[in-house]
Amino acid sequence: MRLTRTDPWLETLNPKQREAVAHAGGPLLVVAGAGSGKTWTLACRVAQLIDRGVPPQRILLLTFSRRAAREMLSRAERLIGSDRPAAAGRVWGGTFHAVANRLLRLYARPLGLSPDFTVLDQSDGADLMNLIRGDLGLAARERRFPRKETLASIYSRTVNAGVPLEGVLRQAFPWCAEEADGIRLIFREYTSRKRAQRVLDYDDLLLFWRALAEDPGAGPHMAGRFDHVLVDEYQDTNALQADILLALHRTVPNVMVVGDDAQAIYSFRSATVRNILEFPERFPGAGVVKLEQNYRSTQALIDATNAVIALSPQRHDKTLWSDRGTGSRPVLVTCRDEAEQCDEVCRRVLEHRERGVPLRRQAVLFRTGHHSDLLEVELARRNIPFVKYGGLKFMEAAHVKDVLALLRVLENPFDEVGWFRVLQLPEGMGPVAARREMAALGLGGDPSPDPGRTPLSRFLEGEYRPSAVREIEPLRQALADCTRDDPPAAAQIERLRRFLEPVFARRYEGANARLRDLEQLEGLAGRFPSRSRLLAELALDPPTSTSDLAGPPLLDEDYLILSTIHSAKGGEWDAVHLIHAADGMIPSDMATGNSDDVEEERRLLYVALTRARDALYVYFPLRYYRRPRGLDDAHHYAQLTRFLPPGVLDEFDRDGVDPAAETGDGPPDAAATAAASGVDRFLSGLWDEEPPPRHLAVTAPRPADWPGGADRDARASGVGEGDPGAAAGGTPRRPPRVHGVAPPALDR
DNA sequence: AATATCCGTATTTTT
DNA sequence: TACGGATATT
Repeated sequence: MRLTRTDPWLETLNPKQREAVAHAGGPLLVVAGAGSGKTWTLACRVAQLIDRGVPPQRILLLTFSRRAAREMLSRAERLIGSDRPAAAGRVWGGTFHAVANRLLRLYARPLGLSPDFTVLDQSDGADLMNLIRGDLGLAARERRFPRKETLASIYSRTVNAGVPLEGVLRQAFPWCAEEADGIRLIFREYTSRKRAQRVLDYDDLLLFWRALAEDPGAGPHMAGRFDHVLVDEYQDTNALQADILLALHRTVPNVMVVGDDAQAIYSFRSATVRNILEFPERFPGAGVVKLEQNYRSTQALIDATNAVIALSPQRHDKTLWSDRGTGSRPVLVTCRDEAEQCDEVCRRVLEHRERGVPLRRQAVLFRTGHHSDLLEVELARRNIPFVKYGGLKFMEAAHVKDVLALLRVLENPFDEVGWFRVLQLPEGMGPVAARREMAALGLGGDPSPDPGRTPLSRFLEGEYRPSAVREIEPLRQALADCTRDDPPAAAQIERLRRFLEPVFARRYEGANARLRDLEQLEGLAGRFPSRSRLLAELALDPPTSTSDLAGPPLLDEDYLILSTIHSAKGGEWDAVHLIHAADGMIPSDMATGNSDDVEEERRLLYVALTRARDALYVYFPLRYYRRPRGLDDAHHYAQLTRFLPPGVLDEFDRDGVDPAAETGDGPPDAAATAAASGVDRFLSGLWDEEPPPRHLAVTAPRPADWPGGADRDARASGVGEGDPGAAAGGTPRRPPRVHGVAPPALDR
């Protein structure tokens, strides 16, 4: 391809980037180191293609999240000449799953699918497994059978890695190997029920897309829609996704993938770096471009991150460098404990803000969602606004599932998981009654093929009504109202909410907070043209941040970013604060089983550290006031993460307390703490009934006016479960504003 | 058969 | 700690 314009932005590219952007045709692998302008390069590539006359709808851009696609396309949009307004909006962009969802509805017929299929998310899939496990009588036996979540992940791993069940069990779930027969039985039934119910789970979306792509008739037709396929974050794709790409490539010569094997962090989802490493063999004639200049970070930070990844035994064949200047070295901040870690983070965050770095240009990163719990309380106390990405369990909350089940049953009357939940909403209806009712509605076995008589219509006609169950009638009316005249999704939620009000009041504590979550959902629904689009969207691109739910107004404000490392992928911030850099946190002690897992944790740390542009702080609390594993010790000393050994630490400045002084002879307060815990242990030894307190009082006192004071209610709000800082109603966990707006009140 | 209560255990990351 | 599973109670 020839560059057709000499737009100024072309000159912003370095020779390697330009090579990638201008690549003439055929497969291309771009190995893009952290911060090497990958997103920018992809955006330029898209813009360049459109400028050259490729119709935007003939470009397929596959990313790891919808957010990433949006980001890239909006950048491309700004590059494209103004004579083509909104051209980038017509690019096919999204995750593999979201694109599959779209394509499969177009090509449902040749695949033998119903175009109206609904999508089962991971926990729905697990619920279906559970339903089947009950039906097959595998639940109540002597030996314990794998839990539904385990079943779901065994299944998913088998499918995505393309490895036979036996192998998966042996490698990843050895403790379930004896149950292989039962598992096989469940999987068989699981598959046939999904088909009968017209539902697809995440894995099905990929499986059917692959089947479509490999189909001699429909495959080329589907692939023929596209002239270019671009894949971002290719290191985090799995075997199934590679197959899809390969099949597309039979028809589409122009396949470009971008990735970095040093940033592979999704092997738990069966992703494999082999996709990148073997790309040149699997796509013969592929060009390879390596982007090694880092535009993000200062050299001092790059020296540190290079040192971290250099210890990886795998070969990462890149040397990153920067011309942004030396900058200041990263800082390892040793803290006495978690509380001090919170103080240190807050202090440094505010310091940077004073120096002109707004909160939103700063991020606090951590390994798992709950690692930020204490910090969230402290931020709230100090009136520092924040938004949290990842770890949000909005979709997992029981009350949210309740409404979604209702919507799903309306959308797809054959959805067994949905019905099972819906039918247990009325008072007096439990699992047994629900199963009986489902049988009466024609669910569970082969659903009736007669389109005029769905389980929904049968239910609405009221063939069967257990007289003892009073609330079945309100349920029927609510569902009926939602089918009459096909009201918009938001109106349906409003109607369902009225039905759910007494149900929630009876079932949940903090029912009002949960009802307010439904109002949030109602607001969200208003942005979608149909119920089916809303459901697909929620399944494929669930709200990932507290702000996703709150809507646009918040975006004008300044707020600190809190994020899991996984959710931070692709992001960059002027100042990055990584907390809990202790062994057991990173690497997570759940991932220290085999060396592959540990290596992935190392890359995870690498990803976290490489998000920083100018300033990087790594915080390490010496002492944790919680029981590590059922031991009676009220605190224990942590080790610095094994990924920052002395050689690597040479690249860091040090701050905070002196670890030797803390753990050794110790200053008075450490001694006092140790003594206190010793006394507690002694006392508890005397009566031996009450275990010693789990926490010595280290958490910041919680102001009475902050909703987190009502602990139980905060938990019951469902959002950010168990998190005292959680505001009601799914709104961002936002502390009272600096300017004095009161926090949302939680009902008691 | 449903609901209340108690106990043990697993405990991450996301489409 | 919070959830699932098991047991006790209505």
